[in-house]
Amino acid sequence: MRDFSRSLPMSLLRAREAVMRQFRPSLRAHGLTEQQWRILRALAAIDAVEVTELARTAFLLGPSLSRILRDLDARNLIERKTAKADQRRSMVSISEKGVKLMASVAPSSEAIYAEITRRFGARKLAELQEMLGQLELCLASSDAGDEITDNM
Amino acid sequence: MRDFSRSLPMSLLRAREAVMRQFRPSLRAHGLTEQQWRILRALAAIDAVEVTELARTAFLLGPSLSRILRDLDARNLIERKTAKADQRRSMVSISEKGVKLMASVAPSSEAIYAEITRRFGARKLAELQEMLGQLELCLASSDAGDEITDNM
DNA sequence: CGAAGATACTTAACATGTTAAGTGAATGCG
DNA sequence: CGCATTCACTTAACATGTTAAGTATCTTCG
Repeated sequence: MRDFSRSLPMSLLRAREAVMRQFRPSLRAHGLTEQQWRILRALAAIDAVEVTELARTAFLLGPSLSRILRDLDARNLIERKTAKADQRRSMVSISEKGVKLMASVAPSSEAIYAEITRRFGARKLAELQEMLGQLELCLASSDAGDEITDNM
Repeated sequence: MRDFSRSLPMSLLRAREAVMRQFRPSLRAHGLTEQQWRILRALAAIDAVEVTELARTAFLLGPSLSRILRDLDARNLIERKTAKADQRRSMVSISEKGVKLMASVAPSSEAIYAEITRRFGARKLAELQEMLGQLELCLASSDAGDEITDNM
């Protein structure tokens, strides 16, 4: 069997960890985890979203998101209110305090990203992301175990 | 600020999740998590290793590994014994039962990997892994925040 | 209308990620 | 030798990943 340290899952895991290791100290200094930061960034780009849509955007599972939103709400970094039309839906938005926190983190975050880009090369980075996107696409909505059946 | 869904960390996260989604059902059917499988695979390749070395190989943090080894030991999938020369060190090896479990999981695991390779293309896969390795290397042992100082 | 089903989210339970602190054993050095 | 330091690992505490079950609301259709 293949040397598993050279397998695709391990390559992806190590690469991502190498990248995140750069960001974590800065986020931690601001009292944020990687996932909390993802949520704030997703919220900053829009006015308000439903929880399900936010989960899709921030790439978090529902249960994780529920817990994190509870925490962010308790810290007054976000605001929530149930939708008028559908009482099941909860609309989430970033608060004033959340915006300020983002503003304080963004500079170092941007700097770190720029440094990574500089080291790896902007062109290569674009190529890498293109390939990652293709990989994701070619595995989308189908298990490699059972074939795609587009006629059922 | 950059659309964070197109950032490198998110690209890597989504790509890895797309890949792991293929494997998880099979592993789960055999009562193994991704991390437990990594450990068994790492152990299968060698005779016995220290915990610290195993953590490096399986790319797990010490505390996670401690817990998982406790569990795998309770399930008799591995064996442990303290080193003679140094009582601090614990030597870990895969058990007979562990080897059998691996043998029962390996076929479907191999098949899934082969299918991923077929879909994405063997050449592209090699290129992708090459780039991931370079990325990892160019970020190794240094924070993108503070420059490398190789003269201290 | 009203019961069955679907939907949006939350809770629960267990496994791992992550950092800090703890424990016991080896090492270095005066 | 003896004691401070280092080392290998474990435990603790909290946050998230993952699957299953639960809750409230909405929709559908007889």
